[in-house]
Amino acid sequence: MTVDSIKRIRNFGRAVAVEVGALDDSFLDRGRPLGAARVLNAIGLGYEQVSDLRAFLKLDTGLLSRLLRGLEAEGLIETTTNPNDRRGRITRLTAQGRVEFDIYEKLSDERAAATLARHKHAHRLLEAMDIVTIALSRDRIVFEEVDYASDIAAQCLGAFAAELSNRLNVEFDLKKSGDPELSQMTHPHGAFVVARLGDMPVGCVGVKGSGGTLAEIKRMWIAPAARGLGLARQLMTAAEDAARALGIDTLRLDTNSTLFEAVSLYRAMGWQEIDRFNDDPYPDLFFEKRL
Amino acid sequence: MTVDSIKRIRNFGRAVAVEVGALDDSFLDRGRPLGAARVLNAIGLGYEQVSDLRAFLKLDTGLLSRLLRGLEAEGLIETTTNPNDRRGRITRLTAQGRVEFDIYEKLSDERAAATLARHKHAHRLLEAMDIVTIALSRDRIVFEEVDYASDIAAQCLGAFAAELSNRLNVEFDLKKSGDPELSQMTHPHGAFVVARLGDMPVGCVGVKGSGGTLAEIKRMWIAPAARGLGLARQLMTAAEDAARALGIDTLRLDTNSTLFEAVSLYRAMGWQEIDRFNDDPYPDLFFEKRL
DNA sequence: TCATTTAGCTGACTTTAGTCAGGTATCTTC
DNA sequence: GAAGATACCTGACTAAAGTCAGCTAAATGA
Repeated sequence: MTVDSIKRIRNFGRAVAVEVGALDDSFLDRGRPLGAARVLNAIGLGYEQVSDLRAFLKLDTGLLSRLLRGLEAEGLIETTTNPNDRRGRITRLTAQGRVEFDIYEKLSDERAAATLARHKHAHRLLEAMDIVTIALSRDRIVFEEVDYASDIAAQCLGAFAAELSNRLNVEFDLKKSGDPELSQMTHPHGAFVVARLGDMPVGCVGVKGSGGTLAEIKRMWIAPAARGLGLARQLMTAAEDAARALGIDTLRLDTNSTLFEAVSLYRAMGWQEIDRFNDDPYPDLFFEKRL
Repeated sequence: MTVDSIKRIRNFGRAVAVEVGALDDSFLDRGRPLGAARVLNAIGLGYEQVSDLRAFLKLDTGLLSRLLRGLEAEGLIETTTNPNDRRGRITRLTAQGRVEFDIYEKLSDERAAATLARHKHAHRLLEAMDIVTIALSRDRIVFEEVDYASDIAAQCLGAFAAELSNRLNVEFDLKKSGDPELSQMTHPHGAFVVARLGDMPVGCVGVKGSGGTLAEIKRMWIAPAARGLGLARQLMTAAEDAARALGIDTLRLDTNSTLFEAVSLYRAMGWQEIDRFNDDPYPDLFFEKRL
C-alpha cells in the first residue's frame, strides 16, 4: 500500500514537472534569463526589501545584487535606501518595469488558460488541483481576523451559503439587506476570522456578540478542498482567542448531531453540551465553553 | 469563473513547483550535476538510443554527447553502435551504473515517502494527485490487449471487483478457482483490453467469446480518478477492434439503466437495445452492436 | 552511383548560475 | 563610543548549461 502510494506520488511528480517546466520556458521568451525574470516577478508580487527578496528566492547576496543591478540598467526597477534602516534597500518597479511584469503575468495566465482549454470539463481537475495545492501548502495557511464586510469574508460567506443552500435544499441568502450579523461580528461586539492560503479563502468562523461576556460561534465553514487537514481545530482556536481578546468569557454554538466529526471536535476541545438555547429547526445539539 | 479557474491553476503550479524543485535538489546530493543525473536516469528508464534520449531530454546534440562521454568516463554507461543503423548508438547502464541509478531511484522514493509522511491521512490527497496526473497525461494513455492472466489485468479486475462489491454491497470475487472467463477472454475466443498510463492501470474491458461470431462485452471498468475524460469511448472502440480482429461480427452487453452515462454512450456509439438475453438480476438493459 | 540526409562527435565559444573573499555604511549592544 | 553584527555591494572566480560550426560515418533515394 505504501509502496503503491509512493509510486502514485512519483507519477504525479513526473506529470506536473512537465507543466512547471513549460512555465519556466515561457518565461525565457522575453529574452531575459530566468533568474532576472524571477527577481522581477518577486518585486512585482510585493517583495520590496532586498533581504526579503533574498529569503524568498533563496539567492546568494552577491548574485541577487548583480541581478538587481541588471534590472536597474534595463530601467525596470528603482532602488532607494530603506528610511527605517538605512543599511537596507527598497526596490520598486518603474512604470516600464510594471509593464514588463504584467507581460510575465499574462504569460502565466496564458499558460494556465492553455491547460484549462485542454480539459473541456475541468471542474473535477480544478477541484483535485485545489486539494493538492492546499494539502501541500498547509503550513502556509494563515488564520486572521478580518472585517465581516471585507472581500475575503464575502467570499467565504458566499461559499458557505451556497453549500448550505445546496445541502439543506433551501434558499439561504446571507446578503439580504441590513444583515444584523454585521455589527455583531465586528469589533467591539464580535469578530470574524478567516483561514486563507495566499488570497484563496479556505475557511471562516464568526464570533457573534452583543456587548456582554457571552457570544456565539456562527458561520463555521471549511472549504471542501481543505477538509481532512485539521483546519477546523485551528480555526476554532483562533475564534476563541479573538473572543478572549474581546473580553468574552463564555461561547455557545449550535450544531447538528449528524455532523459527528464536528461534534467530536467540540467535545475534544472542551465544549460542554447544554440545553437548547434557540428554536431553530436545524440544530439539535447545543454546546458551551467557558474561556 | 474562468479568471478564477486560472488563478486556481496558477496557485497549483506554485504549490507543486516547490515539490518538483526539491526533487531536483536531492538529485544534486550525489555530487553529479543535474544534467548528467537526468541522462543517467533516462537511460535507466529504458531510453537506449541516443536520438531517443535527445528527444526525451530536449538536449542539444553536442551537450548530450558530452554528458554521455562524462558518464562513460565514470564507468556508469557503455555505448555500442546500433546494429540496425550503424550511424546511431545504443547506451546501456553498466553494473555500476545500475547501482547508481538505483540510488537515484531510492532518493526519489524517499522524497515521495517524505511527502507522504507529512500527510497523515493522505488518502484524499493521493486520490486528488491521481486525478491530476491522469488528466494532465491523458494523451499518453495507451490502450492495448493484454493477457487476462497478466499482472495489469489482475490489477484492473481487482479494482473492478472491489468497486462492484462496494457498490452492490455483495461479495464479488473474480478470483474464485477455475474462472470460466479466463479462456473466454483469451485468444482465440476473446480478448482483454486495458488502458494504462505508464504502469498505472486506468481502465479495462473484456471481449468474452465462445468460438463463434458472437461475443459479449464484460468487465468494463474505468478507474475512479480517470472518469470524465472520455476514456470509456476509446476503450469500447479498442474492444470492438479486438473483436473484429478475432472474426467476431456481433457484440452484446448488459447494463443497468441507472448508469445513464454509460447507456447514452452505447447509444451514441451505435448500439441497439435488444431483449434480455440472460437472467442476471442486476442488469435491466441489453444492447447489441453489429460490427 | 553520387548527392543528400541523418546520427553523432568534437572544439571553441558564450551565457547563466553560483561561490567566496573582501569592503563600506549603518545599526545594535554593552 | 567602541565592538560586533547586519545589509548590501563589488571583484574575481568556477561550474554548469547551452550554442554553433564543422567533421566523419552511414543510410537513403533519385
